[in-house]
Amino acid sequence: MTWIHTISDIERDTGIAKDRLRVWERRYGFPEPQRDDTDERLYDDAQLFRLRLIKRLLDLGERAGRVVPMAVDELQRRVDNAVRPLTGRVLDEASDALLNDLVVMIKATDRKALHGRLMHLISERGISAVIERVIAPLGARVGEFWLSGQIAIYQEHLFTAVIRSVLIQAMEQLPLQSAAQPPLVLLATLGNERHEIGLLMAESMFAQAGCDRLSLGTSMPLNEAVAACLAVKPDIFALSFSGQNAPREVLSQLKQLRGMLPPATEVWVGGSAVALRLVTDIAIARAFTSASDIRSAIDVWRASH
Amino acid sequence: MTWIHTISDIERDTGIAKDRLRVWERRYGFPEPQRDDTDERLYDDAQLFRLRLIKRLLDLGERAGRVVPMAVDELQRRVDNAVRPLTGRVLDEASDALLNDLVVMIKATDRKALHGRLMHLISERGISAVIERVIAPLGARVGEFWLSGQIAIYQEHLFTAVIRSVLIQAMEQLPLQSAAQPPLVLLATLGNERHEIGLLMAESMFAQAGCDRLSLGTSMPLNEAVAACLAVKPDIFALSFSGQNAPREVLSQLKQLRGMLPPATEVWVGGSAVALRLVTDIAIARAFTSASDIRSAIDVWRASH
DNA sequence: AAAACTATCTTGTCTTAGACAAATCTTTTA
DNA sequence: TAAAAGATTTGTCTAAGACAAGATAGTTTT
Repeated sequence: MTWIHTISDIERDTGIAKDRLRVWERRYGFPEPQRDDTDERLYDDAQLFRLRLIKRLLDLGERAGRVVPMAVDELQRRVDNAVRPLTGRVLDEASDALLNDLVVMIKATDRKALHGRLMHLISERGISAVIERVIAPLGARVGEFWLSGQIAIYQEHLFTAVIRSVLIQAMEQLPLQSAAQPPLVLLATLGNERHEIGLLMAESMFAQAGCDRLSLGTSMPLNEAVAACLAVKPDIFALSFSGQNAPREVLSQLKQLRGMLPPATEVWVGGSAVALRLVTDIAIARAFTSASDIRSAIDVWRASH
Repeated sequence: MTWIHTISDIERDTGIAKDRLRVWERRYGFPEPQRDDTDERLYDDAQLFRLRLIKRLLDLGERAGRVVPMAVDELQRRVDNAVRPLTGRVLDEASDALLNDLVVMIKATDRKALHGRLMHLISERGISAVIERVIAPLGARVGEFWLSGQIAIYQEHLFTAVIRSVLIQAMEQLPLQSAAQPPLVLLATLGNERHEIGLLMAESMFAQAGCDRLSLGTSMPLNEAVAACLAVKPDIFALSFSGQNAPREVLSQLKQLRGMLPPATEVWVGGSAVALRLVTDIAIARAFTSASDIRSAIDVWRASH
């Protein structure tokens, strides 16, 4: 089935504003949608797909004039090149087979099997090992499958729902005495970052390290995040970014944030390596590319307080 | 401190699209913002506040031509009148005092006290009584205080974070054997409904009734919600709406939903009474205005399956 | 009276093309 | 090599007009 989309649909699905779509059409000749009987734009699936690729490359720092007129296969090639070095970490055969199993469950929307398998893995290997070697790479695969259209949005939502449930349950099962020690960690995602899984993984790691924690949830406006942080006065403000964020945007937000927070509050960020490559200045924020680093960083923090 | 806002700020803060703001200015003479040196609109705080009131009345079903030109105090009066009969249920003195206590904690951003007090109440009175007599009315008060500017957005976020943590903890503490029985309930909020508390309260009630449940989280696009529902095949699809939704919009979404789901899947909706007044047709959805009704409805469901 | 149909009005969103500032890239100068 | 200056790119704002879907009011029928 092929669908037809209005300019509002495209704005919602790609995050590209209507004005921007019109000006691209005027300047670069793409997208050039059909018109209905009252001259309103009607986009097709191919245009939507191409616009998704374009948006992805723009978020990675390319410029509109370069990528908007580009052919689909060229766009696809560039996206693959940009993503490969991040997703394609070398995995042993067993891990790879496990991930494939889990992806099959997601595609079959078999939430019970997924939930059961993950809980079993956690009881076997511990929460932090499962986060690092299973849930995080699984999340990356799901993200890629979603981009390439092999997984529907609702399947990603279900995946998120299952992971949320698994991690919350696992956190509650941790030894009780470890639930309220310093440092106090405030967690959030900024802007229109809706990816909850990264946040939950981070929260789980802090929980396992016995930290007192409070999650503000996803999509906090920057101003509000700062206000909340000033009110709660946490020792650490932990932020999660997914690969969908434009690296420049991330860096700019972090700089603003750092300027508005008291120096005593440390800013820790985790998530997709794409966005975090730019965060090289320790004075702005401490970047984590691996979940297990959080554990040792907490130990260091405790030793120095 | 008084602030100045661009048209984009206003769009973000009120949810009124730029085009709509411009056409109101053209047609009704409000808002008539200052201009900067390049003729771009600059709105002030008073205009923002008035626009918030206008948006609220529009969501309640008023028409733009009537309310946009209205003076602030008139707008305020109408909003109060519309909201009073819903919030102002008669409360005994003790309950009122308790709520006041809790509101004070929120205003002081004393999350520990709030968390502790609520957990204590739950262990004393049980989860469903606390939801119905404390958390639900507290949520309504917080919403009203937010509208009138007495509570900042970040305080509302913190409130949500605390409630989330409390309810999840309370759910985990329920007897284990009651965690996986039919009916299977799928939960979500539709559209851009971001209010998580209603969803959590509903989930808690289902949890307490021993239902197998899966929450998709907030802000599911209608199409995706339907797709998820067809994949999971729940017995009940439970939706939560806050008072911020336009009643007409709610009804229209429910009708669409009902048409796309198999008849075997029941649709249950809960939340602000404003939105649910319109849902009188049982064939479309079963509306809940009180949390405790869920419990007995589940009993009825079980008896008939 | 209640229900059904029609006509008028309301209102949000789309359209056009032009303008400009902030950000980024390129070149020149110190 | 680094900083300053200049050129380009690019997103977002502006205007007024058009139109369709929705809401209201008026008319006719049951």
